[in-house]
Amino acid sequence: MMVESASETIRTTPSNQNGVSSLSSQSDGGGGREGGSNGDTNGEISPVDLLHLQQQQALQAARQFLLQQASGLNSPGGNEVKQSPVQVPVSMAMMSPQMITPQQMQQILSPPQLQALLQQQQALMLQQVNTHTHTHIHTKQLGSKQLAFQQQLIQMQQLQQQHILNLQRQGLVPMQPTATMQSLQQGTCTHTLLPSVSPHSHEEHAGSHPLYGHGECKWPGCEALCEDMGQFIKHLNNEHALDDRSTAQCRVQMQVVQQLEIQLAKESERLQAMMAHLHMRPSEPKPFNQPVSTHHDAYPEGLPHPPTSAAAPITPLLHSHSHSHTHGVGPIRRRNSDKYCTPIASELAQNCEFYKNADVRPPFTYASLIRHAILESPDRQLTLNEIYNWFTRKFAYFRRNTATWKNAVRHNLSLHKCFVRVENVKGAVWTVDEVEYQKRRPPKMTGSPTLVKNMISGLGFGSLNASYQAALAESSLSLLNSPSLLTPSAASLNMLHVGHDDVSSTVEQVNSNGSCSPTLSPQQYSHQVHVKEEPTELEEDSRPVSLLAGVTHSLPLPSDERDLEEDLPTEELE
DNA sequence: GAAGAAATAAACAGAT
DNA sequence: AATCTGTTTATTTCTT
Repeated sequence: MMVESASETIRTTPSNQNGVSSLSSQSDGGGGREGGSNGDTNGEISPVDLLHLQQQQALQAARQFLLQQASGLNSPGGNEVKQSPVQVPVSMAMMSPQMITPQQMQQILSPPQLQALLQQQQALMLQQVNTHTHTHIHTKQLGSKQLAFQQQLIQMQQLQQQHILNLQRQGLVPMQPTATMQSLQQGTCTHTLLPSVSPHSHEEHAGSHPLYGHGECKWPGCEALCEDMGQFIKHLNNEHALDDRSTAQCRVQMQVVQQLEIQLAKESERLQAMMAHLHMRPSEPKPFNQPVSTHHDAYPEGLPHPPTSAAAPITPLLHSHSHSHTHGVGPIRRRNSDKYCTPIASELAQNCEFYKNADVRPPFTYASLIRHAILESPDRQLTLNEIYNWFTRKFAYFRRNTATWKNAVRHNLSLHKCFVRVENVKGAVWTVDEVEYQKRRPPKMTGSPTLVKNMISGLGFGSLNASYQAALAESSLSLLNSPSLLTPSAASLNMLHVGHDDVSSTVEQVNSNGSCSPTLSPQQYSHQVHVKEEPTELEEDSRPVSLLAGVTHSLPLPSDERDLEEDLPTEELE
């Protein structure tokens, strides 16, 4: 519980005593309901032959699909099936050897691919149905192939649904309760495909048409050559008029789009995880309108002072944990479980712009903020006034209530042993004694049974991982300013810290090596260093101090951090 | 409910 | 004298 990072993930409780709307984890939270069952395989009629047929078809379809994916979605491939995007002729499917079971295929294909495959088969079904029998078609009348197809469809749909549900459970895929699931459910019954959607009007624009390009009709699977727009319009009206086929194709296309969106979300997620893993700047803050919502995090619920419109448009992607800062103006006590442990650098890096513009109380303790400010400075030392400036520069929130928070800053500087005042030639500056700072942090990271349990069970892996990443980001960011490096071995030691002693000793060593301790850059100052007695001296910690510093060093700096640092007017009074 | 941590408030002193 | 800086104490609120 008290894993620092883990505790951050819990920062959900609004300490919202003043009745000010707090930032709490907003409703959304991915509260998706999962349709529990994906339906049952109604495959009672599955003789071996049928099964084989299905598998072969699936395999072939998968191949086709993958090929098609490789060559681009638009390339139609099959000529004979010009009405639909289907490119899986039954004959071909029959020819291929059976090498893949549906289950294997499920593993091979991503859900979107499966879905697209499904859709292709559905469309094929439709096409066959439409061409061979004009109207009233009952399933019973279908030939064995079609029966098999239908079973295949159902089976694959179920697989697909399972996939999506799984993804949703894992939070990998945004809940699209309406669109996706609906379409899937509808898709489950091929009959419903036919007349349901009322298709859109093709808008015929004069100059260009989205369905017309390079002299071809871009209707899925069509590719009819049209010399000019007029001819194309004619073709469009003739060949792609409002009928069942067009409707079905349109539906298919809709689903393709939906699946691609899901796929995009997934791939974004993956990219993010990759970058996080590599300790690069997460790509999260990109202006993704729809929160890809992996994060169950909080979106600021009520910005009491709506971040002056254009000023603060960026939603904080409070990664991996939700804060519900209390926030508002005036004296507000906010209490975070994060204490010192906030991966502040990471969070700040990601939401820098947000905090700069939105009048939202940052979910960090004063101590961590001060430390960050100091460590971020070129010399890792700041005067009180510079600290003030950092606060006001970085946080819109601190542009108000100056009396309150400035007092708090001073209070914290004095109170905490980790802040060391150093008399400089031109006054006094504040530095951070990282060792002390680390000492203050609750060590639970290491020995916490719950943590271990989580790690083992993997249940808490998501949050743990996220917080770990955040911690990594923080520590590595801090280190960016440090001229010294941590050896990877030391880093890994820290990372894995196996016990309090080990960890703390590691930290101590590192720091005493003169490397990491930002405490003293023995430069111009050093006259009197007031030693303070930390009021709350606790467990020595085990917080990963500076993980992977070496690695991080080779990586580009977070731009905004850098920017901020550089455009930092050293002495601007407020 | 107790302990601890953090925020807040305020008194006070020394320096500028 | 006023303000800034720094220290300290007390209280409140919140988390664990």
